[in-house]
Amino acid sequence: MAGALYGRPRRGPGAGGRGPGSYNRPTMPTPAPEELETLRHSAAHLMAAAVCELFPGAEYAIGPAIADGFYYDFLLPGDRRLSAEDLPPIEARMREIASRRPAFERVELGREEALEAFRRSGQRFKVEIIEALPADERITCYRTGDFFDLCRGPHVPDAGAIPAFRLLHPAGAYWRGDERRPMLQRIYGTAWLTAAELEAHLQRLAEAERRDHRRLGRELDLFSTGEELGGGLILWHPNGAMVRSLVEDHWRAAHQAGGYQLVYSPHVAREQLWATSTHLQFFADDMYGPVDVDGVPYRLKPMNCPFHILIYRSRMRSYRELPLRLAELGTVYRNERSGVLHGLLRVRGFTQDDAHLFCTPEQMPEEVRRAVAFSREMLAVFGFRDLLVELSTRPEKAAGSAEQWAAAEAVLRQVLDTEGLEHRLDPGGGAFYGPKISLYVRDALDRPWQCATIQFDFIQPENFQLEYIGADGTPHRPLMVHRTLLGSLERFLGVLIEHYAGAFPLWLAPVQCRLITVGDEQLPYARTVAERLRAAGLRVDVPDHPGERMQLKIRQGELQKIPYLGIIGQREVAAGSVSLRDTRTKVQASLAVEALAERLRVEAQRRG
RNA sequence: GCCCAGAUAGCUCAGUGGCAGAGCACUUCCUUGGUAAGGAAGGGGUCCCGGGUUCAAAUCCCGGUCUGGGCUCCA
Repeated sequence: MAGALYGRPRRGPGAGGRGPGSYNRPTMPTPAPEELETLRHSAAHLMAAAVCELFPGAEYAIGPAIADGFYYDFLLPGDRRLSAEDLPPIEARMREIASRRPAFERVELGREEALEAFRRSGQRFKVEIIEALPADERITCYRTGDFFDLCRGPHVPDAGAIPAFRLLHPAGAYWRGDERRPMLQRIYGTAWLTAAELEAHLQRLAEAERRDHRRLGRELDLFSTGEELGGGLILWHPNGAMVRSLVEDHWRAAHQAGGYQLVYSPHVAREQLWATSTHLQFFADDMYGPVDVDGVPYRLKPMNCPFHILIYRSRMRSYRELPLRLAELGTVYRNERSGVLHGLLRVRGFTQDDAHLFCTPEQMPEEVRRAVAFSREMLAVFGFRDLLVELSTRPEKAAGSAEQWAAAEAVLRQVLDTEGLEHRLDPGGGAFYGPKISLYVRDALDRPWQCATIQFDFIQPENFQLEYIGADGTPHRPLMVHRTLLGSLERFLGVLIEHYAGAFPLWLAPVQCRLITVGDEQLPYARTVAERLRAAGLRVDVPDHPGERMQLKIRQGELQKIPYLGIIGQREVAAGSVSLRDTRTKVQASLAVEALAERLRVEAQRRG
């Protein structure tokens, strides 16, 4: 049960409620400087002013500055919905208003006065906001031309002082984020101090689009999804399966070297097991319905922990065999709501790189420290060294005693100190069964992604009555920690694809070197070179469609982001060499076959 | 789940009541070429699925599925 967050994309720390795409595509967590924030908030006002002019009677809700931009939520007359075509006229009206340079005029009102003003203009959301403010709070409003809004400020001097902005896209958003309340029309925009910065930001958005793992997944023939298959399910094609299996091979080897024992567990289990683990009680909405097996209900597994617990409990355990570390690449199924599915990043069937640590209380600090250090090593292999760390503490509703929580949180804090990791607090963000550490990687575009979580669990050892016999000969209850390093393989591969923009480092490339002949006569030689390289453990292919021109094959190799292309013509056959083209640097070099094999073999060893 | 948008050849997309299209890809033939697209011909369609309106539906209407942008949920 713990570890339910495994495999789910989460906002990066500090990215809460951020701009476009913040949920699945978290943006930079660093707060915008105040100047930009003011500018963006003023741009939101300007947009609201334009919307109110174009849609008389529009009600406006909230319009904050967010990372990289701003938004404003509206309820339009006649419950009008917005589509992308509505944006250009709104943006045009904004520019028109801005050209008149109306000032942002600050107005202070008494509470009753303000309530009266917004009641009169039919702004029920503003009335609700004011009613929720403390009675003694001074109410400030800003007037911009005809647009009057409740607002703390500050603002730029006038609406002409917003140098560069662009509306991006409309979206639906519930009032106060509550799905029982009205659905409002949100418009996202971005605003910057200079046109150059705006342009750079739009370039970044285009770059993120270019790196979209769904696009690259199709272009590089890595994986597919589809209507016939069903939402949230992934088919791994040979290229993607190769990358995944390389990641898995590394993962298994590292775990075996790191004192873990690998296990396997089935995809379904009797419903009664999920009752014991209390998943049926607390996680039922995410689980698929029962399957009848000889009159007994079974369920697809949403998590691996009950299985690992059964392995632990399969016989009497002595303190001498603790800590016990059981690890599995375990495929789980969760009934994610259709609207949240997203490529590889949010799916219904995924493989967690899961492990459960069972240990004595005395062993716990060292176990957690090892897990954190192990996570860092694992992520560094993929080039992720700059991590964001978050410590999630006791929520309001929590199982376990206050002492248990305090002790566990102290252990986590101590470990972060020992490891020299600066962290950010996520107060009340722990699961109800225990606190956790989350590690976020930052990808090539500096976007944070939650990968590793290390999470205490106070209740499963109770649910399953786990025991070990201590040195004193009496039974004790072990402590249990869930941990994952990559999150889920699906999501991690999605992150890797975007991080590398599809150009995998040599050790992960599905094809490491393609041998391209200038004419068909060189094919036999090319095949012997391929065999030599394969003998060195390299993944090599030789396209042999007769009559295909070298230029075309080079282009295809470039588009497929194959790291090395080896060109072979008469000269190379005569010299026993290969003309090597590095598709990343475009550098060309002529190498003897043995030198080529050695060079690629050495590079393919490199990680991180 | 909710709001909005979309679904037409393997891919990217045009077509908006009246003969189903383009580029790329694919097949065949010609071309044997030295570092990012040689030429020609050809094949390829349940216009997402189901229902309705109409003389006639890819096109209009209703329902569903999937996809995308958001929101929400996230033990």
